[in-house]
This record gives sequence, C-alpha cells and structure tokens, in this order.
Amino acid sequence: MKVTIYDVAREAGVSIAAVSQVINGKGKISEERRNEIMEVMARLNYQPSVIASALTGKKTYTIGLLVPDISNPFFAEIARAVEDQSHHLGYSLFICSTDNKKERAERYLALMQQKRVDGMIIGTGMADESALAHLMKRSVPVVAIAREANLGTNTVIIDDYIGGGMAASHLLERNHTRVALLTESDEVSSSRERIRGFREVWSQAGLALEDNMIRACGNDLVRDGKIQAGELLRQPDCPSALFCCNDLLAIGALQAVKEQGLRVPQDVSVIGFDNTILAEVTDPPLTTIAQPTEMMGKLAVDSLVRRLEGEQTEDERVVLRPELVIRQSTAGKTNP
Amino acid sequence: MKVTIYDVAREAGVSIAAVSQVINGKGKISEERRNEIMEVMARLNYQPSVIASALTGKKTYTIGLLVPDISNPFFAEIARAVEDQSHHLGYSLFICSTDNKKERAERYLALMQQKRVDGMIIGTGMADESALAHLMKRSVPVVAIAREANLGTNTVIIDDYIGGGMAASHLLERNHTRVALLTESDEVSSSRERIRGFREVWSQAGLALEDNMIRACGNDLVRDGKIQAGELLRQPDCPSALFCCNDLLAIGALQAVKEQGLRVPQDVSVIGFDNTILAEVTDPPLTTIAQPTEMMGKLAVDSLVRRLEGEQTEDERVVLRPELVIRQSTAGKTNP
DNA sequence: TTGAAAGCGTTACCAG
DNA sequence: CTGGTAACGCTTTCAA
Repeated sequence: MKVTIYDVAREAGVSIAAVSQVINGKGKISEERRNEIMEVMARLNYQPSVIASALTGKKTYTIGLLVPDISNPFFAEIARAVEDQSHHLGYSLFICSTDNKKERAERYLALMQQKRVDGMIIGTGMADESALAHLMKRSVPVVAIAREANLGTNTVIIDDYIGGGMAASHLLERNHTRVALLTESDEVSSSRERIRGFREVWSQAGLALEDNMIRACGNDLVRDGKIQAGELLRQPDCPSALFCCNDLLAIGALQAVKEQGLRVPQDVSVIGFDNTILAEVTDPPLTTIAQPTEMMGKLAVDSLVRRLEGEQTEDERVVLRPELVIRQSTAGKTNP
Repeated sequence: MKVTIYDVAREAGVSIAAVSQVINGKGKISEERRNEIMEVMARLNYQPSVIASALTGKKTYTIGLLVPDISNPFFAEIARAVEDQSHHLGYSLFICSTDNKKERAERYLALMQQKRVDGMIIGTGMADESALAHLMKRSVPVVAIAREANLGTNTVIIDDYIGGGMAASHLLERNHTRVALLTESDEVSSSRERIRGFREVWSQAGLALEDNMIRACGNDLVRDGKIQAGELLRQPDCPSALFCCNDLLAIGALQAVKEQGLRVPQDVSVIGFDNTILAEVTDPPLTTIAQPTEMMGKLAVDSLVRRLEGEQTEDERVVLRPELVIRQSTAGKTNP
C-alpha cells in the first residue's frame, strides 16, 4: 500500500508531527533528526498526499484552465504557456475544452470546485456569465485570458478592438472596398471586439459594411468557415477581401476561395487572426494579427498566483498590443 | 465558507450519513427524505468535496496525461480526444508536457502520484524507463498511447513500423532512390520504429541508406527540421526525397527546400507523419501517414478506465493501422 | 430506515 | 525542540 507519514515516522522512530515539520520546513528540529527523517523519506520513496494536505485547508496547487478547444492551435499554444509558468511556480493544470457550450462550461466549473482547484484561468466565452459569477466569484480566484470578463476578475488580453482595426487598415491600404467578415458565435467577446474595431475603421473610411457580409460560424471552425466563405464568394457582388476572426476560419476561407477557382491573393485577399503556426504554413502564408501567446500565458498565471498567495486586492487588467503580420494572403486590389 | 455535508445535514434535519447516502445513491432512504435532502443540497449549492471523498479511499476521478508537447498539433488532437472520452466517463484530465525530458517527466510523475490520479496515459518517450517503472508500476495503472511501452502496461498505438514502410513504398513507387530521413531524438520509440520500417522496405528494394542521411532533431521540431534538411540539401549528392517522422519536421523541411530555391515536389518530395491539421494546409499540401487520433484517445481512456474499474487483469495491446494520405508534396522523380 | 463513530493522511496548536 | 491530538469533509460499518 501507499506509504504514509506514519510509516515514515515509525521507521524513523519519531512522531508524525516531526515528519510533517520537515516536509514543510517549518518548526524547529535538530539537524540530525531532520537528516534522518529525510533519509527515511527518500528510502521509502514517500510521496506526501496532496489530498490529505488539502483537506486540512492547504492549497491543492492545482489550477484549472478552461478553453474552447485544446486542439485549436491557438489555445494549444496558450495552454503550453500557461502550463510552463504554472509548473514553474509549482502548480499543475487541469484542462477543459468547453466548445463554448454552456453546459460543458458549467459542468467543468462545478468539477473544478469539487476538486478544489486553487484558481482558474478562463479563456472561453460563456453565454451565461451569471453561471460563472454565481459559481465562482465568492470562492475561487479567476483570471480571464484572451477574453473579456464582465466580472471583477483579473484579465490578460490583447486589444481586440485595435486588432480588428489593424486588419481593416491593412485592407484599406490595399484599396479593398468590398469586404466580408467571418466571425465566431456572438458569445465570443474577442470576436465581437475584433468586428467592432474593424467596422469602426472601415466606416471612418466612408465604406459600408452590410450585415449579410458578416457571417457567424459554429464550432467546427475550418468547415464552417469554408461554407460561409463559399456562400459569400458565390454572391453576385463578391467581396475582394475576407477578414476572419481567427486563423482556423481563415483556413476554411482559403479552401473556399480555391474551390471557387479563385486565387489568393490575386482575386481575393484573406486575413486571419492569432498568428498560430498554421499561418506560417498555409498556401499562401497567411497575413494575420498576432497575439503574444507566450507572454499572455505567463502573465495570466503570474496574476493568478499572486492572488492565490494573497498578494493582491484590486482587479488588474493587462492589455497587450496585437501585431499585424503581413505574409502573402493579402494583396492590393487592382481591378475594381 | 464552503458548504459541507454537515451544513446540508443540519439544514435538512438529518444525519450526515443520510446525506452521504443520497449523494452516492446507496443504502435505503425513504423517497421523502431523499427528496428533501436533494432539495437542500440544491438550495445550498452544495458541492461534495472530491478531496475528502478521495481520502476515504475512493477515487479522485482524475487521470494524468503525459505528452511531449501539448502545443504540437498531433498531441493537442490526442489530448482533445482523451479529454472528451475522459469527461464522458466522469474523469478530469491533468496535462503535462515533458519535452521528452527525463527530469520533467519524473517531476510530473511524482506530482501525479501526490495528487492521487487514478491512472495515467503516457504519450511521451522517456530515456530512463526505470523511473516510470519504479514510480508507477506498483501503484497507478498506466496506459501508453502512441508510443511503445517496455513495461507491462496497456498500449494503444499504431503500427509505426508499417507506417515507415508505407512511406518508403510510396517513395519507391515514385522512383526515388536517394532519400534522407528526419527523425526525433533516439528516445522516441515511435520514430525509431518508423525509421526501422522505412529502412526495411528500402533495403529490400536493394537501395542503400547511409547513416549520415538520417538526421535526429531536437525539441524545436520545425526549426531543427529546417536546419537538418538544409544541411542535407546542401550536400553534393542531394536527396530527391525527405521522409520526416512527423508533420512538424516536414514543415521545417518544406521551408528548407524553398530556402534552397528548390521546389516541392518537382525537385524534392517531402513526406510527413501524423496527418495533423498542418498537413492539410501547407504549401503544397503534405503527403503524410495518418494516425487515427480520435480513436486512439478514446481507446486509451476506455482501456484505462476498464482497469481502474477493476475489470481487467492482463495487459492489452491495441495496434491500429496507419494510413497513407497522398497529397501534393510527393511526386515522381523524373531526372535521375 | 437512520444515526453514531471510526477512520483516511496531514496540519497546527499546545503541552511537555 | 518534540510529541499528542484535535480538526478537515466524507464514507462506511454497526447498532439501534
């Protein structure tokens, strides 16, 4: 069976209290005793039970990460960054993919509570914020990553509004006047902001953006992006550029353009968002707006842990700057 | 503070034992009492503590997943599949990226034990299997996924040997005679097998495969793949085809080929492995060997849970078949 | 049916 | 310095 603190104590001929002290480096014990106990722990390959320790009120050193989909490269990169910093600070990570579904999110939220995570990092949109608010606010510290939080939580995010604007400016500079947008579902705050930012710059240039040129896509981003882009391109007054709220949608768009027998970027320009590894390898390489995932992950964890360690009171909000990465999927419009 | 089973009991005017019974659906309680207790639990938003429950000998309903790198799309896809099935069966997931580093793996292994995971799914190579063997064998059930396990564990894997052979056959059919291979570090059993399978088919065709045409790459797969491929291509007797042990390496190879001013597949063919989303979007789309990630994830979890639930004694080994997916990065060699 | 009480592995407080 | 001993929240006999 498992070796417990009792086994160690017995083997070392001391009380469990003594063992507990050396484990936690607290209290006063003679060098001699301490070394002896350490030796026994090593010999028995003793692994202190985090479970039991947590029950007495200590932390579980576990944090929960909620993302829409871990197989989406953007969130996989975020997860890696979060994991590295968590690990660095002594915490492990529960990951949960919600698909932006309310039931899944709620289920996971409850689970995380039952398993006593010390804190949560949330990168998933949720239709009903109240669920989150209700469940979490009073108990577990939360930081939002790559999404807006309507609640009082720490937030690490890029300026999506600016990011959307960057895309618009880039297209404007290339003389596009007829553009369509591919977005995620309404519940995703970052997408909303990107659209809003795009729209702002666009209309300031005196250009119109009809509602039917903005298409929301479901959870199968690549597939839905392709479908929606296809419809858009088959319209009589086909857009010369497509702004996609993330790289996965852009990939779908790329596929649709090719399927229509058109060329990127000569016939239609495509611009993505996130600058995942995908953007580097597509054909043609994708112009996109970059998010600094590594920094975001690190900052989110730092922010959370600071709070867990009781260092902080007010909500903090870190807003990073997105960056336009120009590759070859966007070009100037020549034939108006 | 947290609401405990005592709070519920008091509020409902019963003993904690009664509450425990309704939570676990055991024992006999009158309909009436049961409903009343359920009502109270709901009203108080009671979340039973998995921690406390685990301490009494029950499971934690948590499983640990060790992969080399969660931001590698192949493992991200595996993780998603594992997560879905775990979730479906009522378990949560700890994820850990080891970078195939011994220290990281050992650290994580210890952590998982301390946090009392019910079982582990291991998809990461480890230099020193003894660590794993030593730490795990006697305590936590393990299943290996997408890797060979030298220990007595359940395994879900594809036939990498066959997969390597498929790549070789494909290249042979296209008249390539001079080929180079990009592999991961030696510690990765799947890569070794792929190489072995390739070599077997290759030499049976009477073709040579010099040692310096096989290059091992480090952890930054894309970058190292590019570097190694670059060196290979700059050699006087440059290969006409590159077999890469995974898609990330293949992407590096693609970049190197272009950098040399050569074309894929006209000048050099490139073939990858895994069939991640990357393979669909590269320029040109990548011919690769597919692994059924979704199925593998599901089977691994099923296999583990079956064991956790004590349903099984002997080690089982599931070997799935890889599949060649021909896209446009491979072509027939015309000028010998 | 229902409730009292003994653990589970640790921590922390309090006497020696 | 060191060791007893209550918690911690829940499960599980065992009586009533």
